[in-house]
Amino acid sequence: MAYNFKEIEKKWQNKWYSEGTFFAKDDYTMKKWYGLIEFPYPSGQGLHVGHPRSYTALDVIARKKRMDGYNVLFPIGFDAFGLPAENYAIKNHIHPKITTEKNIEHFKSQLKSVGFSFDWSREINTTDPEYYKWTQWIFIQLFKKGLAYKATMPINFCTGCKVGLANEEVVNGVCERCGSPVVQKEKSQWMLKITEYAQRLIDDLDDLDYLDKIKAQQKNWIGRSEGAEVKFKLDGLQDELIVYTTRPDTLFGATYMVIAPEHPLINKYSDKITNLADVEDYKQKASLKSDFERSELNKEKTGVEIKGLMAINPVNNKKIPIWVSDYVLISYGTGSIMAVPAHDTRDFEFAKKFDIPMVQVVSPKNADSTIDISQEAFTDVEDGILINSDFLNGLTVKEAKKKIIEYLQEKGIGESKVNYKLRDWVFSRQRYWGEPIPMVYCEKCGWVSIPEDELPLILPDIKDYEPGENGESPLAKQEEWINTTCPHCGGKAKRETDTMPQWAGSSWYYLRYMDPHNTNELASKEALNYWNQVDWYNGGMEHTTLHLLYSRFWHKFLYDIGVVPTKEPYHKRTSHGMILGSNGEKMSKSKGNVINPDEIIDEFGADTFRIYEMFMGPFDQTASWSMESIRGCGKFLDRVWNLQDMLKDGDSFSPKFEKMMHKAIKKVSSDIEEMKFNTAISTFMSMVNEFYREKEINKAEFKVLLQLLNPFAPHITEELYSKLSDTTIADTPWPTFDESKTIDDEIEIPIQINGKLKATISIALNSPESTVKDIVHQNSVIQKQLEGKNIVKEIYIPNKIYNIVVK
RNA sequence: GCGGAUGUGGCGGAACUGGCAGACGCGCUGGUCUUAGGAACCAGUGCCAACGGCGUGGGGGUUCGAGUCCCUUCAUCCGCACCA
Repeated sequence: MAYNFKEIEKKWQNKWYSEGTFFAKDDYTMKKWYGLIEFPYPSGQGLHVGHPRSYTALDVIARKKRMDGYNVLFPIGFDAFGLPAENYAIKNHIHPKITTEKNIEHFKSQLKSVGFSFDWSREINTTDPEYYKWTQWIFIQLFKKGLAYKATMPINFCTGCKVGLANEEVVNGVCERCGSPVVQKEKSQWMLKITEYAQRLIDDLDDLDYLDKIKAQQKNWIGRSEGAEVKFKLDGLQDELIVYTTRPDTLFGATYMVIAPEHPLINKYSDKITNLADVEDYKQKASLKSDFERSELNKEKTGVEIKGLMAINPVNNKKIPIWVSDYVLISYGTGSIMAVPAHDTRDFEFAKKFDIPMVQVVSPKNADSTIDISQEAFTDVEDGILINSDFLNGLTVKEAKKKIIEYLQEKGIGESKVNYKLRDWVFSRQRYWGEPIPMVYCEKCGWVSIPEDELPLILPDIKDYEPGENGESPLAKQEEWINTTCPHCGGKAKRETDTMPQWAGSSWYYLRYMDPHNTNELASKEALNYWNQVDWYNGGMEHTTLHLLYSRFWHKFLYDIGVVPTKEPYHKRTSHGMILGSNGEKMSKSKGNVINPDEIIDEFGADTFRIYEMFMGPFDQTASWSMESIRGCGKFLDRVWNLQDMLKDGDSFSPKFEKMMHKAIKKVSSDIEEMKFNTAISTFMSMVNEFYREKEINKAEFKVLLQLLNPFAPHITEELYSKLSDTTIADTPWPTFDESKTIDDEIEIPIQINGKLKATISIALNSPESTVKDIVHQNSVIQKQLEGKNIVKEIYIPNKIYNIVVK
């Protein structure tokens, strides 16, 4: 008989939400645990089945932690600024504030229907002025410390809509909406100096409990490399071209230089360049390409030789040509490189295409591995010996790097240099629906931050969401808002009209949860000291580079100015896999494979939905939705429900189930901590199967089963438990196990002959080897197998396996 | 091109430091009960020329023993800023 989940789930949810069952306590003497999920963007489509995967996982852990006696903070909020609301407003002339409010209400009711144990009293919303007041406050602190600055950076500009576009909105070089070509347009923008924290962002990973793959991705993104800057004199000029290279050892093999199309050298010496038209033409073409496009063009190298200018290789004084090509990026290193085609794949391809000579300067140490430099670049660093390199000849690559840097430093033509791939954070958006940047520009004083007591700087209500001229923010049209006075000199000044990116609000939200209603500070010292650090943060892999890095950067900054007591925001970081449609493809409206959580809950109930999301596969891997499998989870809960019919009295485990119970407590406890939710659930299923086999279960066993299952399926378990006890499961301590009762005293071990399984025998745990040997040799199957064969060796791994090697 | 991952029955997946491959679930087959079943319960279910043999993407290797370790190769997914 199926249980009435609709009635039961509603009943318990009403109780939880009206009584504040899961509110974190303000008792700062208790041991605490802070679990965090990435707060959702409240999109118009409502909750995606992917959200509850992460939320249920941490809900399971949070519920267990409460039973373990922790004061648990498990908060929720909404990251509500962003593009879709704004684009919707442009199309339908509805204020983003209204749609955002509506979407949040929808999300809230959906989240509540899944029965998450969030602390709803601490709900935050990044678009709330009381919240973004502090986002703006942090920006001002960054500005005061010189970490926010203005720089000219290109934006994607749609030539049709005359709007700045996000990378996402540029598809194949054209505007996603109108199909017009997108060009790069220079614009003065606010930048945040995250690069100043690059080394700390790498070093401090060591003390964190992040998944290794997450640490690897962060490190790779920051991309520290050690190399050298080398100065190349320009032939006949007093000027020089500085390059960054990680392979200074190959300096003798540098046969040409390449500069980025945006490199200032071109303008500076335009009068010397004899093919200026060609160069300018190339530059123009490159500017039409988005970053994305430029990176796509990996098949075919393009470039133009800059005629009239030559560089001089400082170690051998040879004149080498200078090329311009977009495979060199102005944003990395010095925007120019020395090209060593014999030992770099990209340089090789380029040289090959334009028929530029190559000089091999490294040869394989291992004489067997012959290398043909005319076929491919030799890039192996480990196995290389320098040749054709004067005083470096005979050295290994490693030795040569050291020696050449010493030489360069001595001669004043270069120095060792650490470089990072990481670039400063472009913080301006030419958009309406974001936090206003609290800055004004005064002709006399330059950029000045607004006084902190004037925060929040409220985003003005507007009617026209269309962007301003030339890709300006819609705010640029708000004359009365823009014109203000300078906080410094009192003279005329203009407000910044760009807004902050969506990353801003999400860079510090975990701090606000600690003390969400504080009007004096972003959070009180007491709250910050007590909640300290997020103990466990789960989110998607797609946020492990940008969001995670940005918020670590802000946190470190806040630590530096004495606002927070910890160097790092998140102690532990895990990630969940995506949920795909049943066809194995990403869920999307156009593919028609979207699963609506409301419909699933309506048909199967929240508990079944939760169990299924946790059972569908390993938590950290992608999984495809399956309607058939979710039915099986519903069936499992029906079987749990029907266990009541077999209920017997008993205040302690009966002997036949005692071992199973202790093992289950152990297994489920560790599985939850390790996020192996799918195997925890399979343990429950096996237990239930066992009770059915014996057609009985006593009260003690049933209670423990319900307690263990409660974090996964909180409604049905509370309902069943309420029939056995006056307390709720949420108020009971997590069950404990006795290690000695998880060990079997009789075990089965396999017997192999030459590594092939032939039989299994049953022995007492820890039997002496001689006893086991006797039992093995008495086994009839084994005797038969051994007939006429010579035993070479017998291997016994205690309590594991017995293997006989024969000839 | 770079970075991160993943390949195990018809399907989703399990297997602690190398030690009985396929737990658990879906599906399928048979049975019980039933007016009926897309319900419930019970049993079976990796493959094959089945007393035996073969099996964890392919090919090598290490080992008494490999899904697990090493080399090599193929395929798929995700992210990206050609990172010198």
